[in-house]
Amino acid sequence: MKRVTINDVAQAAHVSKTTVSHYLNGRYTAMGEDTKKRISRAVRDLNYQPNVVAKSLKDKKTMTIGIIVANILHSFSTQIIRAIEDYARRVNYHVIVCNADNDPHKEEDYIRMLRAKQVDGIVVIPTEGNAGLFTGLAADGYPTVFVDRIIGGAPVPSFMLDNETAVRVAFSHLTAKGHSAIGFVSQPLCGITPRHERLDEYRRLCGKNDMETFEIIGALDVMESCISRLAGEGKLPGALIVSNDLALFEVLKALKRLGIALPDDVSIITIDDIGFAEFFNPAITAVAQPAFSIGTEAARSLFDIINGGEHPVKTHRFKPELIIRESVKDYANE
Amino acid sequence: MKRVTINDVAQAAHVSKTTVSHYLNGRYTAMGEDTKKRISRAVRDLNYQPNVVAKSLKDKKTMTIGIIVANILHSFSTQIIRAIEDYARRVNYHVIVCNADNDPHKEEDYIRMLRAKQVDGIVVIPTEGNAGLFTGLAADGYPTVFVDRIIGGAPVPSFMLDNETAVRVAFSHLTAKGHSAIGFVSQPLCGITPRHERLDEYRRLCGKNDMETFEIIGALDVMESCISRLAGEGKLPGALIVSNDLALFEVLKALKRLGIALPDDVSIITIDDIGFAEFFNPAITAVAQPAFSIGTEAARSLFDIINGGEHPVKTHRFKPELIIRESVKDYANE
DNA sequence: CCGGTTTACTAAACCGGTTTAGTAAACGAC
DNA sequence: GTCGTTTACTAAACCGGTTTAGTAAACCGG
Repeated sequence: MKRVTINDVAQAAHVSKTTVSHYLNGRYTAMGEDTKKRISRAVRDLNYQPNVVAKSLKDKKTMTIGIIVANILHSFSTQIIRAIEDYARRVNYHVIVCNADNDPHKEEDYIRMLRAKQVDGIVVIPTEGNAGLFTGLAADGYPTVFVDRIIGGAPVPSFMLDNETAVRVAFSHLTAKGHSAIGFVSQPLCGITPRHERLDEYRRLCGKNDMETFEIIGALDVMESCISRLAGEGKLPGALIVSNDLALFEVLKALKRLGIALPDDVSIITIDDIGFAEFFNPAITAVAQPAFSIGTEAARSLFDIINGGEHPVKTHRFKPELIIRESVKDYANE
Repeated sequence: MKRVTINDVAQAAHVSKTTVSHYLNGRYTAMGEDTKKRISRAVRDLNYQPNVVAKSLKDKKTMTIGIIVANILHSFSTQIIRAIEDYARRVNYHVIVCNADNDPHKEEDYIRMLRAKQVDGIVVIPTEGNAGLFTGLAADGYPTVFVDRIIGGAPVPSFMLDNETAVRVAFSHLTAKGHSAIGFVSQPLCGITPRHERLDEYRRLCGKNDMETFEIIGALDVMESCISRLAGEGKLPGALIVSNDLALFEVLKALKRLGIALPDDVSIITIDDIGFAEFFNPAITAVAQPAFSIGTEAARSLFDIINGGEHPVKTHRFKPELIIRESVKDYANE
């Protein structure tokens, strides 16, 4: 796999590598027809491909960005990545994808390596543990944007769902359908923004409506047994707001195993729509977040910053959309 | 964002950059204690991070690989990427992810750019259209492995499901349960290996068992209406082998819309297990492919090649696993 | 035909590391 | 005290591009 360099081309075309470089970059001012032809021939004959690494070194620009997600297996992350990769492609960039698994050490390691590789910018779904690291990135003026989360104190623009509205929409839908006992299912908060915001708004709404809160909060691997226990005690509320798709999986598993009928025994509304919701039996009513738009806007903002644009450090909120399907029983019009 | 270079460190420590380089690379033979301390101090004080691009240029090694999938939104691709990224991380590599959307031009473009960026190797879910390109890669000795598909004539190792066995397992399961009318649902073949292999084996089995073939083959956006039409004419066979998850989505949508009961009216078995199959109503019987193992082995092989190992150009087949759930009606033990 | 401009091209520096080849000083053996 | 070796370090080349600062030759007006 011998590599052809600009020197080889220069030699073959009997010109200096300066001239070849000029030719390749379209600086034709003052170049003889014959010279052009000879270079063009040499390039073709040798099948020359410029070495981008060398160019990057000189330019201090790699045309590559990094994206750090918790886990690419989550559909939200996948959509964000796809949106960003699409945008990147349009502006001739490549995307390095990293899975930090919500582990601050892995995350820090990735960020250090990405910077060492001189990527031009980073989009990250950040973990709380690295607040200092992110503040440092911002202080260095390293182009960075957050998605889905905010890290206290780190002055980095963030792109995320309007979680309060999402919960409010879900809650209103349930009350409109005559539900008065509404539970909330979530993974442990762990300093993760959307989990906090969603739970907080749920609590606020319960308080405002003089309703008891009913929180089912646990790791994915205990959620199923947790729900089973509650159901056994007859303590499951008539409606559940499920905070995300992963939690929904566990809830559906538990209900199926327990033979609890949906929506007759319990109604469900989920935040974060998921592919199969549409043809599930019953179809799952959801408050969808525009993951693709979030990713696209995050990318747009990152590239603006990379290209020298000044960007206000603000949190960009995206409106959710209620998709009414079949998993919420209507007690209001009975 | 001013970058600190090895020269800055050298100056601060009052040594040459050669010495700093030696120090950073652990070549301590012949280095005074005091010198070491001064360099170590300077590195810390200046918060020096080596520039990997410069190192890559010299080393002719970027510690980066590329992975080209059709579409990261497909769960198979996602799993492959995750497996490869995990492996890459362990050997200190990064992964550039590209979505070629089954478009040979996009694919070619990505491959050209990845090579220009000097990535050390590529794993790709290839499209038929670029057979020549891949043969060229192989001829250049560029480390490349395929996943999920084979391209005729390109001498590149490939890692994929044993599709024949997968279909045979599905077919046997259905016949064992007393099914005699078995249909096959697939997207158009388009030269895509697994689609071909699965359909071919289905046809072979029908022939061998003196059964009529019943092929429902169409693009995703017409599949639903296609199934509706057949159902309207009463021509839907009692059992369906669905060739992949995306097709399954469409089938389930159609059945739901038509009110066709699963598994009483029609039985379903799908190739390629999908997350929600377990708690779907009814739970979907599936022939699962070990996507994660496929990705891991592909990565292992690629890095072997990168590290100079000679690798036979062979197709590595992975065994499927039958997961019996509830979507196949048992007529045999009635 | 002289001086200035334009045309066509190139030598060398530069990006930030690694590596080769070498040097100066100290040390040790005879 | 001299020669060989070891110790501690460095100048310069190199990787493959881009860019700066030129130069030589042709051209051109007066």
